Amino acid sequence: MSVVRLLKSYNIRSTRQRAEVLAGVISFKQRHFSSEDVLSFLTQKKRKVSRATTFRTLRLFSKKGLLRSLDLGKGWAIYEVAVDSPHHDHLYCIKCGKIIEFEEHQIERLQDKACRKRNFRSLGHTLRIVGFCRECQK
Amino acid sequence: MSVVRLLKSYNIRSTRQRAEVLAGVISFKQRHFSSEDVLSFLTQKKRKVSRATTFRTLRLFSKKGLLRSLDLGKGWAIYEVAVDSPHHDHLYCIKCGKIIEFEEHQIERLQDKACRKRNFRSLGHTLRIVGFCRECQK
DNA sequence: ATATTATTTGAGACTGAGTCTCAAATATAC
DNA sequence: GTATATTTGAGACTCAGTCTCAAATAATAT
Ligand SMILES: [Mn+2]
Ligand SMILES: [Mn+2]
Ligand SMILES: [Zn+2]
Ligand SMILES: [Zn+2]
Repeated sequence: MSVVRLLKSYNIRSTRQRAEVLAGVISFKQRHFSSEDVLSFLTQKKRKVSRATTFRTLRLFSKKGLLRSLDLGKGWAIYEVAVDSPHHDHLYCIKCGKIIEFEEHQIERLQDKACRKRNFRSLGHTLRIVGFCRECQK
Repeated sequence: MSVVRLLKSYNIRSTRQRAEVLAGVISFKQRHFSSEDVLSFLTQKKRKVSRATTFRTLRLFSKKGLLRSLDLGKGWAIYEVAVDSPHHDHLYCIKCGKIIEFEEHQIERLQDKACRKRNFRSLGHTLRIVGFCRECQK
């Protein structure tokens, strides 16, 4: 699907800048990226999108469900494309920075149960496990 | 135990400022507090501890295991006293700000299992569930 | 197509939690 | 006590992210 149509299907008005940002993040090799990654990519590719608009756009895309904003404890937001990507959790290697996605249905089920037990209505959750990946333990 | 002895038992050199900060956070009614909460408390109580030292001290206490630093997605750190308080996770009500602590052995076990399966050596994890508490659903 | 109206953009100032610097003060070791 | 090592405070600084507001662009009406 073209980025313009993708934007429209998410109820986002299409502009040149938004299309540039979306095309950029879709073309990324790295699944997880920061605002600065997007900015420097656009600069390098000579796609003129201002700093303010880039941040605004990432925020808008996250609100509309095109992106997902993660907090990996780096002190700034990390994004991932949420299109065709269901919820999952993350392992974060503090040595090499690798991010491993995982999903465990049982954990999700027990979380729901924990909420029910406490009369808490969950809107979402974040589970982040930090440590050393396979390679970084050697 | 006196705050001075508590500091020493955690291998932290005792100074007037550190004792003030520790006495402050122990006396807090609210279990979870921000750096600014500590600063304004000290100011109000006429305990002179500079901004730099307050931040430094909260960081030091967290490193030494006296406090625990949480990320509840507010954009700044939230602390809790870690003395006599084992690891647990948090439910965070986005309406009233209430923080509910919980622990589910089964979830912890499954997390360990998920790490083992992926050859990941965990150093710790953060599980935060956001939503509405019992009162805020009405 | 043109005019009208609503939304978006860019430059750069601003915010605010947290850090850094470095000389002075204080704690510890001798 | 003196010497040495650590800590403190004032305030400058950092940096991801936000805000302002006039100009530009997009959507809508005619
Ligand atoms: Mn992911
Ligand atoms: Mn807690
Ligand atoms: Zn690694
Ligand atoms: Zn509530």
